[in-house]
Parts: sequence; structure tokens; C-alpha cells
Amino acid sequence: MRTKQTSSKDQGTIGGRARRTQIERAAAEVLSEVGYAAASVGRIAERAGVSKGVITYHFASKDEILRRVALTLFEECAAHIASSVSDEASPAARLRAQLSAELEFFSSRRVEFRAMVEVMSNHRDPGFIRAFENVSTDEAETLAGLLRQGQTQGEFRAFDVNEVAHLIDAAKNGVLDRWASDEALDLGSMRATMLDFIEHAVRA
Amino acid sequence: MRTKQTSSKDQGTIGGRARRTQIERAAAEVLSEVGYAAASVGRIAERAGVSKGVITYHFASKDEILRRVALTLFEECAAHIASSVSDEASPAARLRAQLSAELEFFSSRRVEFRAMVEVMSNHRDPGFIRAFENVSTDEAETLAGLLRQGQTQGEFRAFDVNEVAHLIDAAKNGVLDRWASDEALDLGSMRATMLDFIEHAVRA
Amino acid sequence: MRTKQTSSKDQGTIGGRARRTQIERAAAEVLSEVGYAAASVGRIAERAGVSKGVITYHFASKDEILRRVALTLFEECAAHIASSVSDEASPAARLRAQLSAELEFFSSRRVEFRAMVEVMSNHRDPGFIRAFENVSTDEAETLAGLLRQGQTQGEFRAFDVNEVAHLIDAAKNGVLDRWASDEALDLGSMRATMLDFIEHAVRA
Amino acid sequence: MRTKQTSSKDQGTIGGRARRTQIERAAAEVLSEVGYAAASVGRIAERAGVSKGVITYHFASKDEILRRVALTLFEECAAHIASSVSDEASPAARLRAQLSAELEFFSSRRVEFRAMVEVMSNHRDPGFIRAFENVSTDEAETLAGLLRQGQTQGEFRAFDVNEVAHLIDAAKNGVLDRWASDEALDLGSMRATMLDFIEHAVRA
DNA sequence: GATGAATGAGCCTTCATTCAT
DNA sequence: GATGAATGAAGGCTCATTCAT
Repeated sequence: MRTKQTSSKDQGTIGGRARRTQIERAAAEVLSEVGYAAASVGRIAERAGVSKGVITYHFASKDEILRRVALTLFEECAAHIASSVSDEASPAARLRAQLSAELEFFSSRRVEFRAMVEVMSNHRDPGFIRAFENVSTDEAETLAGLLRQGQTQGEFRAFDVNEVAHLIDAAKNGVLDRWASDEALDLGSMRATMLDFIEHAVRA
Repeated sequence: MRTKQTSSKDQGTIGGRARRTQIERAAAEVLSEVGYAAASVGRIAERAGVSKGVITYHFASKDEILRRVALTLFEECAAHIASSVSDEASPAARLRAQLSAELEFFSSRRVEFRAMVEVMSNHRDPGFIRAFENVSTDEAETLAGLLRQGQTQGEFRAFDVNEVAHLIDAAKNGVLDRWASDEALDLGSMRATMLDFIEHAVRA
Repeated sequence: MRTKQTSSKDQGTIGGRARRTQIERAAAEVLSEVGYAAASVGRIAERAGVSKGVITYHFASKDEILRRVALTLFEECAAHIASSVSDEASPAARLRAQLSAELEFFSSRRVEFRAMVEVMSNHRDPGFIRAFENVSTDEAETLAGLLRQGQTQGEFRAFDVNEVAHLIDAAKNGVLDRWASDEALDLGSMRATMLDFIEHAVRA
Repeated sequence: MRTKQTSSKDQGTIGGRARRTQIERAAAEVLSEVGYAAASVGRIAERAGVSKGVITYHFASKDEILRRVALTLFEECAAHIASSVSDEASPAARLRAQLSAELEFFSSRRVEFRAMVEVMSNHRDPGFIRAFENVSTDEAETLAGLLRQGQTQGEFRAFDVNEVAHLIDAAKNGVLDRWASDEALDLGSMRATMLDFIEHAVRA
């Protein structure tokens, strides 16, 4: 009972953590398979092999599960990217590193990625406001900063950094979306093409 | 019973057409405002100012309404693009024309576009298979053809046309998505930046 | 669709009104028989001989049914009392008339009275505040006004009118409560004893 | 296993007694605050600062807790009254003493009183029969005995002792109920008014 | 003694659909 | 054509109780 990180009852206890993880995993699978609208608590419980009540016991609400599925992956991804991008490299190199790191991170987490997309594009608060609206904006701002630095240092040509940041973000998301719906896609090849495409688009 | 597009009773009759259009418009508004999961028949009826029964009378099922909302707009868009792109122009010009035409088409149909996105990314058949999975593939194939022609004629540099087609498609969709969630966005400026971005990325 | 007296969809239509009444009647019976805590929508539906969905169709929520069960009876009672008490009579006569009218009103509505008591003493808002807390206060204030007049005119002796109003109200409610739980009770005899008791207690 | 009052495992053990008392106290607080219908075992455990399991360990069922909350207070009250009423006094004095003792007893136990009322008026057995139906009858019978004595000795006028006993009981309960829902009420003043009211009502 | 975990029944509500009028 | 009415399944959630540790 030391920390209060979640609104749920169990934290720290080995059993509780494991169950939460198991349920989150089941939720990700269900989201990935049947989509946001059909991802009911009952189906998640069934997939996890537990009774519906267990889920209410470990999570305050369905909302908490879905948010956790999305945010956990999102935060892990951000951490992975941060650890992959060296401050010393040039902006162009950092841009490549950042995009590569993101693709690499998700490449072994296809189910979770699909689940995250389902939640991020569908989850709404009681007033029907999309709960993850600002996420893509935040990502684009990071990219914009990088682009600005590259322009200052002469690596990148002149363009509106915010708008181009969104284009790059969109291209990257497009790659992931396509891979998410086509398991056979060669993500490595796609990544190389994407980096090449972007480099031609922005270099001085 | 001329066309086979709907499974419903009324087509051709002037009143029936109008009612269907009215309901589809209401459905688009609801989808745009509350999202796919909360777009119930009741809410659509309420928005259209008619009783729930009317909807069942004019549409065989909720599915049909949603499909129609998406497909009607999609087909209109395709027609608009086709009429905007001259066969005589160079591949680079055709690429620009095609992308511009698509942005232009949606620019006066923000609500419908948002509705279409909700349906296309969420609608599934009873087996939970996404119903519009292949749409983006089809779009990309058209683009790929253009790119191939441009490469043959020496306008575009060497790259994998299918993969780059997906990148361009993704960039364009990214522009629309951002505009869809940010009414204040200057779509004209964004389009110019996008065309410039893509031109740098693909030109020989 | 002329008046908007309720939050529900149907008013005025003969069928709708009848169903609402039927459901309210069933709710009163269930409340009377199994008590507030066990009076579920399912049981009310079962008692009314309809499906659970019918109830949601005619009432916005369970709350609305319960409030209506209580308030309908309460308002009818108030109207009955108002029509029974002559302004011309002396305060003492009006006091007697008022109390008699209330007992008389409920005497043919035992089930509804029991239901009303269940709701009034148990219904709470989401913050657990009793929803009908002020009802007894309001009743007592009317009585207090009568007592004050009686004192002014010399019919009643000196006492705190508010406190005595509550005592009279409590005595009357005690009679009704006892009758509510003992069908065999002779309400006429009890009423006479009560009026005699109160008269001795307050007369000058 | 000395007494037969509970169906639980622990009685007599000092720790067990304390825990039971603690839980009963928590139950009273919860009942007082959220009412009978919302007084769940979970809330009681939370209020007591223990796990839900503890409650099941010390009490055979939720029913037992609620019954105990009501009966403990009720029995303590009866004992207090018995010790306050002298057999030697006149019936009128005994009546005053008894009513005063009851008000005095509860005056320092507002939370418990409110809890008791919640249980007594709502608790039902599995067949939905009110479990404490006969309590008020019992109380009234004691009063009736007193009244009869007073009539025999000429202190009280002629009236139906059973009916008047119920009226006096109701008046007293009305005072307590009002005080229970209005913390600011001056119980001392109210008691004086009540005794005066009753005395005028019954004296010869 | 005590706890966390789990269960399954039951609750209120939403909803797509059907149907008589 | 159109409507109000009704249905029954499903959804998220609460809860009393049971049980292994």
C-alpha cells in the first residue's frame, strides 16, 4: 500500500501486477482482433480466461484498461526512442534515428500497436471529446524542433517546420498503419524507402 | 428496382431519395460529432428529426446507412478526381492535380469526411473483418501507376513505386486528418507545403 | 407532442399514458411488497407483465418512476386536502378537517401509500442526499400556520407552533404507518382517537 | 460457544469482540451516511479500515451485522430506560420519565440512531417480510400498560389505551426523526414541548 | 486472524430490430 | 410512408460471498 499510481486496489503485490498485465494483454488482443466498438469487458475476460468480475476487481473501469493499454505502449515507445537518439548526432541523423527507433520499437509489438491505434482513434470522454486528440500534435512538435535545428545548421532546406513535421509524422504513421493491417509487409524495406523519401524531401 | 446498390424498398421514388439523403446527412453529422461507437440509430433519428422506425423503413439495417455514408462520399470524391485530372498532362502534373483535387473535394465537406473516416476505420463485418480494409490499397495502386509512368518518362527518380505510393497516400491522409480535427487549419497552405514536400521527395 | 411535463417521450397519446400508469402501478405494488432496496426494474417489469425494455422506453430512468410514484400520490393528496378544507371554518375545525382528509385520502390507497413511504424515506441522489428530506418540513409549516391562527383567535393555548406542528404531523404519520403495516387496523376509530388526542393537547 | 446470539466463530475472545465492535461502528456510520440501500460490505470495510474478508470472518453474513447494529442499540436503550424509570413513581411521572430517558439515551448517539432507523425500516428477510415489524408494537404495548395504570389511578382521562399508546410512540419517534435529520435541532426544548403536549392530551 | 483474489448473480441502461396501426 | 411501442440481447458495473494463503 505504498504508492498510489493507479486508481485500483492492487499495486506492488506480485499477483496483482501479474493479473493486471495479463488483463491488459488480453485487452490488447481483443482490441486488435475485433476493434474498439466490439471490445467488451466480457470478451476481454473470456480471452483472459477469467470471470468478468476479476476485471472490475483489478481495474476501476473499462476506461482505465483501455487507457492503460494505449498509454503503456506509448510511454514505452517514447522511452525507447529517447534512449535511441543521441544528442550529439546531426539533426538529419537524429531524424533518421528517431523514425527508425519508432518503427523498430513497434516491429515486435504488432498486436499492441493495433490495439493502441484502436484506442487512440476511438476513445472519447463522456462528452464525446476524443481523449487522445493531442497526441499526434505533441509528436509533431518534437519533429518540428528537429527540423528547425536542421534548417539552422543548413542541413535542411527552407519550409514550414510545423507543416512538414506533420507530413513526416503522417508518412511514418502510414507505414505503421499499413504494416498493422498487412502482416506480410517487409517493414525493413519500407523503413529504408521512407527514410530515403523524407531525406530527399527535406534536405538542402 | 433499377440499381442493386441497396437492399431497401425505395429507390427512384423522389420522396424516398430525399429521405435517404436526409438520413445519411444526419448520420454523417452524428458520426462526426460522437464517433463511430456512439453513433446509434436513435441518435441519428433524433438528429434527422424523424422517428427511429423511419430509418428501418428506408434502410435495411444500420450497416447499410454507415456504408452508404462512407461510399457515397468516396465515390463522389473519385468522380471529382477523375474529372480534374487531365490525361494529357505529365505524370508530375497529374500527381499534383490528383492530390489537389482530393483536398479540394473534401475542403467543403468536413463533416462528411470525418464521418467517412469513422466508418472506414471502424466498420467491420459480423466476423470482425474490417469492411474497408482494401480502400487505401486501391488508392495507392492508382498512385503507383502514376509514379511508374513518371519514372519511365524520367520525371521521377528511382524508388519502389508501391512503397512510395503508400508514403504519398499517407502524407495526404495526414493532411486531411489534421484538418479534420483542427478546423482552424489553413488547408491551402498545407496543400502547397505538401505538394512541395512530395515533389522534392520524388523528382529525378 | 404538446406539453412537456415529463422527461419521457410519450405524453398525451392514450397508449403511452396508459402504459405509464400501468408501470407506475406495478412499481407501487413491488415497492409495497418487497421494499425499496429490492424494487428492481426487472421485478417491476415482471409485475407489469412487460419486458424490461418497455420500462426504459416509457421512463427516462428508474429514478423517474420512483419519483413519479411518490410525487403523484403526494400531489393528489395535497389537492384532496385543499378541496376538503374550508377557509371559513375555525382553525380548530380546519385542523381536524385537514388531518381527516389526509387519512381519508390514503384509506383507499394502501399499496400506494406504502410505496410512497418506501420512496420518500429511502430515495437519495447520487451524493446520497435524501431526495424528499424537505417534504415533512413543508407539511409541518402548513400545520404551524394553522396553529398560529388558532392561538391568535384564542382556540389554542400557548405553545411553540413549529414544535407542536411536528408533533401533530408525527402523530398523524404514526397512525398511517401503523395502518400501513396492519391491514386489520380500524382506521376510522384510530382517526377519532387521534383527533380527540390532539384536541386535548392543543385547546386553550 | 457460550451464547447463541451470533452464528460467527468468535465471541468471548477479547480481540474478536473489539473487531466486531469496530465493524459495527463502521456499519452504523455508513448506514447513517449513505442509507440502507447503499450500505455495502465494501463500504463498511473501507470505513472500518479493514479488508472485506475480515467482515466475513467476524460475521456470518451482512444480515448479521445490520441486525446487530440495530439490536445492540435497541437493547441498550431498553436497559437505559428500565434503569431510569422508578416503579414507585406515579404513571404520569413514569410516562414522562420513560419518554425522557429514551430521548436522553439517543441524544448522544445520533449516528447510531440514524443507522438503527435505516435498518429497522428496511431490513427484510429472504421472503421480503420486514424483520423489525413488531418492534413498535412492543414499545406501544409497554406504553399502553402505563396508560392503563394511569387511568385506573385517575391520573389519565378515558381513551383507548392501545391507540393512544401508538400516538404517543409516534410523537416521540417524530421528535427523534426530526432531530436525526436536523443536527441543529434543540432536542431539550423539543422534549419539553412534547411532554407538555402529551400531558395535556392524556390528563384527566 | 487477516488478506487479496475471484466468482457469479443481479442491477440499470443502451440499442438494433420488429411490428401493428 | 411513418410512427410509437415493444422486445431481448448485450454492455458496464456493484456486490455478497467464498477461498487459498
